[in-house]
Amino acid sequence: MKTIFHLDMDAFFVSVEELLDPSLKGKPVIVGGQGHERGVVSAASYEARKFGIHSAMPLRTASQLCPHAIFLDGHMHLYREYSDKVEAVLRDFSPLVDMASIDEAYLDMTGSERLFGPPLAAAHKLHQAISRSTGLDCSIGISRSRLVSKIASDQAKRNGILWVLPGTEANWLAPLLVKRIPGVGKVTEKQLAAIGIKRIGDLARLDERFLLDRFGKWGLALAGKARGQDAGGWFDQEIGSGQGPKSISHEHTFPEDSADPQLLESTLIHLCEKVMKRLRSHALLARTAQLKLRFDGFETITRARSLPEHTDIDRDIITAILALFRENWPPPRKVRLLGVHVSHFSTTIPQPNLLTTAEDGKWRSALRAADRLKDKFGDSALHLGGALPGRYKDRVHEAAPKPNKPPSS
DNA sequence: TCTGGGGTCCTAGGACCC
DNA sequence: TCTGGGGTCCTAGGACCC
Repeated sequence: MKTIFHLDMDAFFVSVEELLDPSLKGKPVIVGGQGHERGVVSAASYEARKFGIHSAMPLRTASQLCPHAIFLDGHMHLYREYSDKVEAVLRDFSPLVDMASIDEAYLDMTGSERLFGPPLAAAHKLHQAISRSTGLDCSIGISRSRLVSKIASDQAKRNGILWVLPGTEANWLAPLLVKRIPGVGKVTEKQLAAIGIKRIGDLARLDERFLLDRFGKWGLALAGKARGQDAGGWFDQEIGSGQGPKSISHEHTFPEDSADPQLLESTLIHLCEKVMKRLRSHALLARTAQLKLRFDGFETITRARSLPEHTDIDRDIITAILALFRENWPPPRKVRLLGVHVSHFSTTIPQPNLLTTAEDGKWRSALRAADRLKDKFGDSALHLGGALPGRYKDRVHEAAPKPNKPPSS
């Protein structure tokens, strides 16, 4: 039988900000941007939550609900540092750790009793170790499954520990609302409500056939989850079997919608460079490039293209992304957001062939040198040769007045 | 209220192949 | 001609999570 811990940092971003500036403690603090900006709340202090503010809420809404709240842009690199500290502590307790996000993790603590004692004692030690190392509060859920531990850590908030004893899972889950189940969001919640299912217990009583017919594969997983099992998809994977990323992306929402081709294309190039730098830092190559376009009015499209070979060279992705953009942007339609996304990774550089040029090797070493400089002096420190926005200028002007070309078939 | 950014997984249709 | 049955790859979109 397994013993799974789920550890979740309490109000993580806000708590790190409070370490930096203790005068923030006890005040309504919102991390994510300024109250008048486009954007949403990343994290809200418990004080701010009393005003009905929660993450994912538009900043402008938050500032109306609580005009005297303190709005902070946040320090992402610092949160990452603290996240690394948390991970280091976790690895002292178990070799099987999955960082599920920047502020939460699963630990497989099976068989750790000789080292740390029974689950509650071990959790207490872990809690103290996190506090000592970071000065931050966290909550810990314990059970036989990832799913129940995750829900338990949520119920344990804040700064608490909760152990759901083996065999009591279904009973413990039964009175909770279905939206406590990770994966059940607004849409599924509404669909379930429409057939009279409000609580996890209601869900557990349903016939599996019925759920399969009604919700497909997801319905079957739901039936298992209602009973506390790690059924289906991500939850089924062994802790510690974590692999590299499956996709890497960057996107940017403009402060104001724009139809300026030069601004749009240079933004795309910059996004491509950031994506490819991260790709190389993982020693990966990608084969599919995807453009994301969000227009005024929030209508959003994605357009993808797979390349003949895997690549880690900026030029290849920039070429594909700009082509997709020119085929799919109907000027003068205003653009709200641009995104660049790469996927279908490989770890090996393709053999030289008809498609690769002698240039590729030079590009590759030049890009690696550039990456090191960017690490040292910042992202905007330099742009390399062909990736320089200026070089694309002529074609920007060329492309600008043209009407939208349909995708070539 | 006017909606970020970085991810994962799933579905579904069409192309293409045997 | 009134229409197979898989299997896989590609693309687009959407739900969901933090």
